[in-house]
Amino acid sequence: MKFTGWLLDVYALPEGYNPDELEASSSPPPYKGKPGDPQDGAALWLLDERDGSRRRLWQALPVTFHAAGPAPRLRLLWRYLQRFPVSLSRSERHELFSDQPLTVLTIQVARPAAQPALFRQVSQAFPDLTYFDADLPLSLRHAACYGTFPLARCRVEVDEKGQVHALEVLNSPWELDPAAVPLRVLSLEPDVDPFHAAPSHVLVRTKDACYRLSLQPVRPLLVNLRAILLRHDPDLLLTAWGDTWLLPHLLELSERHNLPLPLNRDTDCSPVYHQERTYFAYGQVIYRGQQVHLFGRWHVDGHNAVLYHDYGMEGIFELARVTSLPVQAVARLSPGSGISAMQMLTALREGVLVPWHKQQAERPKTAQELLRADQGGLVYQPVIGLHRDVAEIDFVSMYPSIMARFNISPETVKNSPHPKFGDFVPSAQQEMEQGLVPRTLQPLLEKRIALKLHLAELPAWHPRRSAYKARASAHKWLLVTCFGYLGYKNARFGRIEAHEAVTAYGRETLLRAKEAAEDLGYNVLHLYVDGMWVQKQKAKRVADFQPLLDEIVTRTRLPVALDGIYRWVAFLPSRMDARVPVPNRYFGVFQDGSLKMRGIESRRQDTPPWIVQVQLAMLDCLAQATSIDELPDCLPALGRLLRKACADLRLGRVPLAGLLVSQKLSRELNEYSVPSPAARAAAQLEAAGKHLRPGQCVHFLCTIGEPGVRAWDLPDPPNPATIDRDYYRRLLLRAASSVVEPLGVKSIELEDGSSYLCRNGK
DNA sequence: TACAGTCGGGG
DNA sequence: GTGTACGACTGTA
Repeated sequence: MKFTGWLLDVYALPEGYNPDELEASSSPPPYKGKPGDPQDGAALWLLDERDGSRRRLWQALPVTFHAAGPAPRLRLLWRYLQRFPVSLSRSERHELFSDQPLTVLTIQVARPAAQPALFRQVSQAFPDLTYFDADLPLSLRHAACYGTFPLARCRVEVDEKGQVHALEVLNSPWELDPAAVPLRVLSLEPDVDPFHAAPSHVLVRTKDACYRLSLQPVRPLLVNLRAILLRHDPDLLLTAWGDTWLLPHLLELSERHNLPLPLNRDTDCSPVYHQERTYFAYGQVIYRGQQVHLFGRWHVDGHNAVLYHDYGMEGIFELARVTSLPVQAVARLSPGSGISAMQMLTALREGVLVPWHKQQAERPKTAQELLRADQGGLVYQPVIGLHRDVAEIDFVSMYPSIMARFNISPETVKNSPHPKFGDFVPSAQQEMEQGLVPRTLQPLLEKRIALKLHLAELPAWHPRRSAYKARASAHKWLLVTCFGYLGYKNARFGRIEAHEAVTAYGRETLLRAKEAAEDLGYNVLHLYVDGMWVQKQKAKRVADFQPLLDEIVTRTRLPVALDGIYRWVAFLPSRMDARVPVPNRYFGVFQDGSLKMRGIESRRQDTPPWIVQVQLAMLDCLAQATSIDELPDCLPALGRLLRKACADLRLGRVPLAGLLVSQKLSRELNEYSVPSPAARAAAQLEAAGKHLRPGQCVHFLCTIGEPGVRAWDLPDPPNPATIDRDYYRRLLLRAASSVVEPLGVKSIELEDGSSYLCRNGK
């Protein structure tokens, strides 16, 4: 039988599904394999295009990995492996960093689910050997063999037992407009945040129905939910707190009451829990709650999905398509692992060995490493104050573009301790075969640019805009993290010299852009890593800056874009010292009236929402002015806004939720030498039995007296009388002064609760 | 004034 | 199933 459908998922049935056949360690069962047993391959879920049925198929997918090392040790490993159900061979393979082929012992396992355990065992018995292709997600192996990716349109040939004998992919992840897949979505969420209060109901929504099920009594809840799941049979279960509360809770109820709840579509396995964890990345501690993964159906928890708020399901599907990682995995992964997966896929397809990703323990940097500390991006000190006729010009995806344009990849950079722009002869670099990283990046860069072009052509009201935006945004994150991965010592394809080469090119590029601007008579106000602020008298239109854009492209050979022309832009001074500019504290209004701001209070995650609201209202007021000359006329209105806000605060008219500070815990509570306000709030929660891990957020109010804070998620409601109004007033004035500072307002004075703005100290 | 702790930033 | 380094800023002693 042949049919066409969309590929939803590829996985190995989990270990333990048929345990008597999986343990190869003690007594080696002679492995024969039973034709027709899905365990001996990968399970594939397809959405049949003809009748919309969801089918679980299976396909043989032998898994191959390699070991390299001294010949005697490899012979020993050969002998060791003979008691396992594997086939062994010797082969020559290509390693990324070496021109010489490498002799490896190739180990093939017929049963994908058994490979991780086998590899664990082998690597423990032979820790001195080097391993390749040993720890790859199954979906990547499938993608490398067949060109598949989640939601790919596939034509399959299947026998009556559901075994796939041929598979052909009919589309590409690089298509701009993939046909919509008729997925069924069911959303499931508790009526309140379960960490703040005890939920009483679950809200269930499908495309055309909505139910409100009471959590008590349990029996009808489970029976109804079961009926809804069976009737609707969703492909995607979209939940709120489903990972951290709802699904574990429901599964526990189902277990306790012995009432089955078919959250999985694949009846051969049970949902799998992934432990919560805390790790260090992006210069901070990150907490990832526990996860519940389903089989035959995706579960995505909007509160536990990375960047879900940025790009939603559309972005998650896009990430899955281009990375070939399963939908459930990409939803919770950082984009760093997405780009890493793409590099592995490139390597797999081209027969380049993928090094095993050992969990290396953190070691302190040596003095030498500290000395060579990467110089990073070029940052200037802006000209403090308010400016007119300014355009912001940004390089488009600067670092990835540099990698692609100048062919910077771990295996192409020279082994130079301090690479600078001059060290590289661009033509020589480009004459080398295109490196693995640029090869991986090229189609991503092209697709992102195509998406943005498409977006620019669509009118604002167009219904497809949001999907394009989400997808462009997902691509942006892949590109951004790609650069970081080059310099990350634990990355499989990372190399610090490549990282430094990229930043060196970046600095040189920006300097060339600055020279171009100055040569053409523009005044350069500021430079920041990949952006430039230039000024020219009376320049108000795109055409006034087009010659400069063209010149920059000619001189740097990298794409630039006009981010916008400002009606006015203000670069703020340091709060510590008003004479010192800071590189990333500014705001301005573009000619279309839209605001751009960086570094001020509203951009900070820990600023209370009410303060953000007032500051944005003040900025909005400034955005109403059509020119820089009208800005002083806004002062009275700003004063009114501020006085109103002060009065609201004094009279208790500000909802408490608006005063919440949210901060992240950076360590365990007993590790604080000086407990921060966040730590003191967390201690209150701890006392109430709610333990927070490092990386989790604490929400708290600032209160009078000791300990000065009051955690939000405590059982009883906070007392409004204890709010530290004076503290919030200081926060408010601080945020307000950021806005009015460029207008020459040097101080904000308050008399018996009313405030007025003093210009130039008067 | 020193130091410990927190956040940004890419669109 | 993982980015890093660093500077600005605030709160506290």
